[in-house]
Amino acid sequence: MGDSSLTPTSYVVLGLVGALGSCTSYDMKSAIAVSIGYFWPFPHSQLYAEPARLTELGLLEQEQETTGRRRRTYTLTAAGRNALRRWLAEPTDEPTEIRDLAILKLFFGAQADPGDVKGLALHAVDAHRRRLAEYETIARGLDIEAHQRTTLEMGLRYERAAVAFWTEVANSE
Amino acid sequence: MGDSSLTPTSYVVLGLVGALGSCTSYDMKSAIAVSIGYFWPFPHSQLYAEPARLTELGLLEQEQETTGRRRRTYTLTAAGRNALRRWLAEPTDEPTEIRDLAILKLFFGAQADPGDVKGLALHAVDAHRRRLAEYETIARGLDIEAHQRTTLEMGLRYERAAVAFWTEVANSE
DNA sequence: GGGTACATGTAATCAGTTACATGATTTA
DNA sequence: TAAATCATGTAACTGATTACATGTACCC
Repeated sequence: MGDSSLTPTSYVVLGLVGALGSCTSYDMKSAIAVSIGYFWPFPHSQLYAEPARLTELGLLEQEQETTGRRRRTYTLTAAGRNALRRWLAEPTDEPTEIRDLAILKLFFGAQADPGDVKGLALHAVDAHRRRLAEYETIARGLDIEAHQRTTLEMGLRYERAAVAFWTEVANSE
Repeated sequence: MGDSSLTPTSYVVLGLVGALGSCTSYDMKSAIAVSIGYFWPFPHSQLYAEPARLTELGLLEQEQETTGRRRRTYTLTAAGRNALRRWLAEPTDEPTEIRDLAILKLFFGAQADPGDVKGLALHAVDAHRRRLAEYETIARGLDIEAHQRTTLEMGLRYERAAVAFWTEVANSE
């Protein structure tokens, strides 16, 4: 069982610190911005608050510069690495949440004015095409770790499916 | 522009009251449980709190039974219907969020113990198959409004893609 | 050396979640 | 009529968001 006082945010922080060896909050922010943050955004303020909490809990170790930016660098403790491992070992029953305002609006389409749903769909096609292009750019990079590349593959498939879906919706309205 | 004091929850409530003509919080809960709640869950407590707020704002009208369960029935006001229409008319730039703990764990797969990712994938295949079956059951229903059926279609596609994806992940681990 | 973007944080607020609690209806 | 479950809410907490604030490095 995962510790119930730890949220997904906690594990993302632990996972990033583990993956990067040691890092600052800003490093986490940068890493998230081009990877998992596309699926699940974490505002940077949490990436400052959460490591502090995890340090309290003994899962991270903190070292602060005494000069210049006085930035804090975090490392996993043994307890932190164990917590992460246990979490990774345990499959999840939490179903996927797909939070998409466009889908929400589509759902209530019967109450929209004529043409609104079509406009919504066209806009969505465009948005998903752009995101697909971003993913393809990232995928062209050579230095991506295998599992991260697999994650990205899921994103690519989702975006392709979304482009196809919204195109059909636009055509049928 | 949508009113910035209104959250997605607000619009779901407005949309449901509009779609159902008039309803109680429990009616909303029931409707969500078999539809949009699969993508974007709203805990029932919010479906009691939010209509109260919207009534304050003049977007809903409330009528309460004086006997029995004393339940509150809500109806859209003209202002409420307008707010909903304006929201529906405006396409969104908010990108889709796909919150999935399994994807998060996959992303950090390099730090997992051998076999963990495979276990995760097999579990996910199963979970997505089950959800796919639920969607197919709902889709068999004859009384679904067209846009709601389209929304469901997106769900079906997502689940099929997820089953395929996680099957491949399981096989490659 | 002044502007701009990068980097690092804090504070206040609030939506959302979890937990609690109880009344009403149905069914065995 | 007792148990179970359906239905309707409230309360407390807190993670997350938004907004604020400032320091540092780089570039023209």
